[in-house]
Amino acid sequence: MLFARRDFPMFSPFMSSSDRRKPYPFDVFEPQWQAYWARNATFRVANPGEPGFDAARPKYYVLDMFPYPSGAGLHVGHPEGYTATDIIGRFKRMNGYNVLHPMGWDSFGLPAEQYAIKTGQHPAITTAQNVARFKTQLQKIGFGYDWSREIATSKPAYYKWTQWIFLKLYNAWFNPATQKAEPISTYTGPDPDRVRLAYVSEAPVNWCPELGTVLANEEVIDGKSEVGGFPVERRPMRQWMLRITAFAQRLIDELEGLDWPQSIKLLQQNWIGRSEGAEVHFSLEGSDRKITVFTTRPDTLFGATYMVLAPEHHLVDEIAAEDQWPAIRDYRAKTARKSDLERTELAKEKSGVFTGAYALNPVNGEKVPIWIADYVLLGYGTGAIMAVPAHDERDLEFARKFELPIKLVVQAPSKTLEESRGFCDNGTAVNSGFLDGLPTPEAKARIGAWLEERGLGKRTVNFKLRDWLFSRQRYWGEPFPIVWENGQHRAISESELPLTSPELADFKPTGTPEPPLSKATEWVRYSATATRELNTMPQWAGSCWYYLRYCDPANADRFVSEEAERYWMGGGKPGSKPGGVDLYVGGTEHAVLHLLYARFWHKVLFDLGYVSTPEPFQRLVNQGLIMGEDGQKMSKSRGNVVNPDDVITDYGADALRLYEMFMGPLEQSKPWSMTGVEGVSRFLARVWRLVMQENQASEWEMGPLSAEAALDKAQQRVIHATIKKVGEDIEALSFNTAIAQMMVYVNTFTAVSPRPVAALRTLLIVLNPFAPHLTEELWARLGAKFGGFEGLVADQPWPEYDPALLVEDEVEIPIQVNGKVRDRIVVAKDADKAALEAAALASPKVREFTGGKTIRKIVVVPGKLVNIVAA
RNA sequence: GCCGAUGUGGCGAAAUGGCAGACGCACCGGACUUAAAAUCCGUUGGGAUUCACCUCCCGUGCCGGUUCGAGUCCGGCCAUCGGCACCA
Repeated sequence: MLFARRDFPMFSPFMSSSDRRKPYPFDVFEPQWQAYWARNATFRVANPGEPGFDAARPKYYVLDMFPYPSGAGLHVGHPEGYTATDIIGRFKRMNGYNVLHPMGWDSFGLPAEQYAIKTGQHPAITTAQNVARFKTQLQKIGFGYDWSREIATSKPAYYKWTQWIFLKLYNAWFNPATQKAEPISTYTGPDPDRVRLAYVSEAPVNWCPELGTVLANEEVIDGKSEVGGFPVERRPMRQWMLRITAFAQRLIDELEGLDWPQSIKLLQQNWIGRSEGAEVHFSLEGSDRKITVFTTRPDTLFGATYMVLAPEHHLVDEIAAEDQWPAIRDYRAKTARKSDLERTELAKEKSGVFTGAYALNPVNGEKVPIWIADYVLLGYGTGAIMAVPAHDERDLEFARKFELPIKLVVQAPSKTLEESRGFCDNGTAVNSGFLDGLPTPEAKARIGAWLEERGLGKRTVNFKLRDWLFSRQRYWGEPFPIVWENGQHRAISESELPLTSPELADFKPTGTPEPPLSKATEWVRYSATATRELNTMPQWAGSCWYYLRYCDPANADRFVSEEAERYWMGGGKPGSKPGGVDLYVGGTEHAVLHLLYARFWHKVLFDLGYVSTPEPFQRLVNQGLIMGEDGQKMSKSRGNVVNPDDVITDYGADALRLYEMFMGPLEQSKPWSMTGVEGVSRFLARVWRLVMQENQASEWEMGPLSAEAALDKAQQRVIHATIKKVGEDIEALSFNTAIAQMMVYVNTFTAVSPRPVAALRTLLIVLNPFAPHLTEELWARLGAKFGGFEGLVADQPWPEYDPALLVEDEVEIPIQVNGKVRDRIVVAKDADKAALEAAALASPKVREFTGGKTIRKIVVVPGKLVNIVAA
């Protein structure tokens, strides 16, 4: 290993005098170590079957949410999660794991394209520039990524497989009998196009005129686009959809086994929005048509006094009375014109129009009027409701406004019937015929059975989740591997992949629903009779499976080899954990977007036998937001954005890393503080000066060190307590307390001269995952003079601690009287109860407080405290 | 409205039900220096009392409970932040 030393940075250029102001010469050695790691591919990890692969080691897959390479460059929020995973990755490496820790670029999609439009350059060029910039920035922080696995979703070699997965979706259906995705060939029904997981639908979609594209429900927030915050309106368009709703139940059920934050699980659960209830058929007066409604409260059927259809409901055309048509037409037009934003803003005031038609309540034959109102949504349930104004807030509001009858059918516990008006919880059925006297849950069961027996309805489950609108009218995205002929779509063959985007000088959105790809007249024509699909896939497509590609990024024959997938994703071992990425760190903003979409795709691939685990991400951790120094969210307009490059220039990469971790718990949001950065920078300088000192010529030279110095008990205790605590804290992702412990360590040995080399050695190892540059530099310098510093710190095994050295011979025990500390005594660490009790009672101060009182009880916790209860 | 998270010094924060405030920032004092910066050492939750380094009282958003003992557990509120929001 010695011959390799020549290669080490410490032997290259000297510091110039202008560097003397730096607390330690990080600006010299940090870039040198980064170059060293890159040159030697230090963090490269071999796949099974490759040279250098060590099958004896366990695997650990630690993943970051890869960034959009936007024009703005990195901000300090990125390195927070990235530093956490880097520490874990380096730590696991030192503990003998094969660590997969990759990085790549989510380089397709709106942000990249908008930046390109803004700067007037082709997105391929701006994306390449942005990627180069992001990569430089990340490398300046010294992350131990295996850069040989770098991927970019916008590269044909990558998106070939995104398109390939789309074809798998297109050629699959969800078999309700098996509750699994299966090849479309197992479908025996009449029209396969009606059950494909990727299908075309003509439906009202979220159209954003400003962005010139449609958006998924998940991308619309408060009626505005998630990107840019532009208004979104509904308009019917022909679009590609993915049948994520088929997996709704499994997406809920299979959350259970995941080690995810409870809040994210709930967010997904609520977004999927399962609700149990019943469908009830109402027959129409004077017609043989039926209206089917969905309700979660079939037990209130006797209280249904009117019905409401969504304004767009197709039955309206058939049932509306002649004289009501003008009003209905008018109301429908008004509803259609409203954007989602207006519709939610006006949510307070109920509106609607009577259709002139009546339905018959199946339970008692009563005539109930049928209205239309925009508070009933076409897309949920059946687009029709039975209104029970007595026990539903919205129905009550509506009934009051339009003076519709209100019939009380549920009595609230310990209230009169009249007081039960507007009561929406569980109570007792009244005025409900054969349901009278039943508590709500039993009434629900009874009426459900009753309806089913008579064919008047059935118990059913509904989800809020909608199918995923999967096409975008953009240039910078994956083209669909689909062609159209005679109004019919069909897949192109896998051998034609990747289907690359056409070269386009003008790639801007057309401003109409016509996608920009329509401008590529040559490309569009597939054959004499067939044309290509013009839409592109959304941003999320590439990020739905990138974690799989990292396992085998250069594979030209398969999206990931079976062997690599099984090894890194870790499934298939009976009795083991469910498998998947071992640790995934990222922000909460993807709770119902990327994280839901990726789970969906993964399940499809799992069902079809392409991956070995049902879930992609075993353990998920959300890092908190980093706020500006003013406590506000960082934003350009507020001028409180911190650029990591500046921090590195002034304090170094190690200080940036350390501060990001020392700020507070990873999951919490917290404000940035430059004086805080200075604090950790001072700490790192103290570590530097444990080894180095400045001579008269202001040059750094080795300080007084001793290889022989014996460590006293207190020093040994600090060393071993630190090994223990830092190791445990890293596992628990409590990086801030790990750093605090290392500060204690450094404070202890700052006071010691000459410095015991053994203590320095251990410190460099435990500090290495946090401050890799500084520790490698000092390690190399110590290695030039002392033994035991061979190779890289990063390659050292994590030290073991000796529990025997952790315990003190004597401990100070607080003595409480009635729960208040009155004295402290020093006793042997293993003093037993009797000895402690005697010592406590002997204390003069204790006597002072117990004098004249009766001692009722003495609580003794050996090694902890004594509490005397006196009265 | 519903769901979730969070409330501890001047600030970021620590505390298996067992000495509240580790560690860092800031502040103040001391050493070194012609001086400053840097560095090193030390004080710092609030209040009362004292010549004092002694001693006492109060203190983890608020109210109550469990316990020998509560920042931590239980019940009820309040505030801030985040998500969902006419989902029948």
